[in-house]
Parts: sequence; C-alpha cells; structure tokens
Amino acid sequence: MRQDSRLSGVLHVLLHMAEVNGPVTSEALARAMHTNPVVIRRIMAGLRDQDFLRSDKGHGGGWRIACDFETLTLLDVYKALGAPALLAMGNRTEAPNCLVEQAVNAAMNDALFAAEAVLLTRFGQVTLAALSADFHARSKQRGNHCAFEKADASEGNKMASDARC
Amino acid sequence: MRQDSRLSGVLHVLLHMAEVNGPVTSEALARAMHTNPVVIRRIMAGLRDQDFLRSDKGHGGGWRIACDFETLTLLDVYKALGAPALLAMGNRTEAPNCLVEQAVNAAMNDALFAAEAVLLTRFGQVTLAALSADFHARSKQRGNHCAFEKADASEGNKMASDARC
DNA sequence: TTTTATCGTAACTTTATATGTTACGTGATG
DNA sequence: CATCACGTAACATATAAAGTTACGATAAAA
Repeated sequence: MRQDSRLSGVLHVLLHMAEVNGPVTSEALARAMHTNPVVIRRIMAGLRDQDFLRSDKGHGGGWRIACDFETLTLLDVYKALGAPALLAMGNRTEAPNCLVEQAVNAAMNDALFAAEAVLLTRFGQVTLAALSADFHARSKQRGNHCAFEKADASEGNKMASDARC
Repeated sequence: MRQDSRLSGVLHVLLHMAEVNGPVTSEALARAMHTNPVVIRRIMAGLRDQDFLRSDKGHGGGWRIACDFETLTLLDVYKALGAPALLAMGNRTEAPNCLVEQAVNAAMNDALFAAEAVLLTRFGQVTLAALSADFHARSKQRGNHCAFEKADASEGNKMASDARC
C-alpha cells in the first residue's frame, strides 16, 4: 500500500491556516496543497469533531483554527485523524494456536510496540507552536516563502485562494 | 495498504524448518501456513540469495536451513526480504519547496526515523536461536504443539507435508 | 529414457487502503 | 432567491501485498 500522508497533510494545512487572518475555504487549501477540496474536508473532519477546528458554511465561511497551538501536539492531531496504523508490518495471525507463531508474534510485538511507543511519545512532545516556530525560523533564514501565508482572507484578499505552495 | 506480514511469515517458516530433519517442500510449508507454495518461494527467495537457505529441485528436493541460528538475527532476515517499508506513515512530499512543509517534514522525520531505528535495533538483538528457544519453552509448558515439528522428512514421513499449524 | 517431483518465475487475479473526483444535499449570507 | 461553502455518499484510480495459474528447468526414480 501507499504510505499514509494524512498527518503530514493536515499539519501542513494547520500551519498555513495559522498565517492567515480569517477563514480559509477548502478550495483555497486544496489549491495550495495540490489536491481536492473533498480530501481537505476529509482530513479535517476529525479535528473539527474534536473542536480543534471550526468550519462554517455559506458566504464568508471556511475553516478556522479553534485550538491552542502552544498545547496541542502532533499526538492530538494524530488521534483526531482516527489514530491510523503507524507500522507497515504486522503479524500474520493475531492469536495463533501454533506455538511457533506465538513465539514469532511475541518477538515481533516487542519490537513493534516499542517502535510505536517511540513514535507516539515523540508526537506528544511536539506542539503545533513548535512546528510553527520552526517554520518562521526557516522563513526568516530564507527571507521568502510561498504566497499563501501573506494572504489575508478577512480583507477579501484573493491571494489566499490563488496561492500555490 | 494491508499490513506486510512477510517477515512474520518467513520467521514462522524458519522455525518450523528447524524442527524437521531433511528438506521441506514449498508445498508442505504452504499447507502448514495456509497459503500458496508460490508465496512461500517468494518470501524465501531473498534468504536463499543470501545463503541463509538452500533449495533443491527435483525428487527429494525442497528447502533446508543453511545458516547459524545463534548468530542470525531478525534484522538479517528483514534485510534479506529486501528491507520493505517499516512505517505506514510518511511525508506528503519528500523535498518540498514550501517552508511550511519543510518544517512539518523535519518534525515528522525526527519521529519516524527514531521509530525505525528502534525497530531495527530490536530486530538486530533477537537471534533465530532465541526465537526457537522461546518456542521450545512454550512447547514444554503446554506439553503439545502442532504435528509439523515432529515430522521427519528424511525418512519419508508424510506428517511433514500433511501437518497443519 | 520416460515419468515424477520440485523449484523458479512470469503473468494474472484478488483484496485492502489511501487518494482523487463527481454529484448532490444543507445551511448561511447577501 | 441566488450564491457560496461545507458534509457526505458514491464512484474511480493507484499502489502494494497476497493468492493463483501456468509453464519451463532440473534432478531423482522407475
């Protein structure tokens, strides 16, 4: 199977949104991410359900951040996505009768759970604020970045919806 | 993607083979594993190329172990499989221009690489002998196990090919 | 030498899942 | 009431593992 890039994608969206005043539509986000509005809505739905985001219908609607970047971590975002599988490998059979397979599973699970734990721990240690700060540091160093962040949707600025990333 | 169970599968095969005198055919292994002989040959091919296993064609042919269980680790087996992807998550884009995405990737990669390293380290710490010993311990504790291990292929014993697991 | 057993491998099918797309319903704004 | 924007079902596409079929090559046995 292809690798799951939803966490990566939703983080990208969140950081962009943090740079914009006012709501951003799924369509504008989709253009920036080179994807489809429905994909955007799909990966954002869980975060809305957790009240990390807010979405409004109709004229002037779109997505807004409704969480505190200082406290929200990648782990929270990951969980809001529905905590999809982290590992690409697994056991052939979960509760096998065969003692050989039980021994194999035990050894594999030790390693797999340890790796999962590391991943989740790390996710829990990175706040969205830290990510955003890293972005700003990179931005300062390079001196420029894509148009998206400069847009101000609240003033009807069309850059937001036209921005590429 | 479904989860990749090749490592789990090939370990299962190896441990079973260790209990049998003489060669075991792909067909017998496939029956024990409830799968297809071609699948068996597929997951074993890499180990043969590394001289961890030997396969012989024709009458009396089949698979034999050609490695030292005391020194071979899960990591060696994993590598012989072609070192397939360990993680189910990844970055949307590998070398993005967007600074936001660069920041996201950096944070994700930190966590992802750390998890991979843990997994590979653990794999490197488990020998096939340790796995086999664990199986024997379980076997002793339970007092019985599936018919496969008791078979002796070298004496034309049909149990090996008929065994279920 | 012919038959049989067995692997090697290509090609195809099946299945699962993420991603992409279309269509249409709902609600909010002007 | 026209338009904008989300919500979501349904369908299409892409990718990769697993399963299957077919056939060629090789080695032992009859």
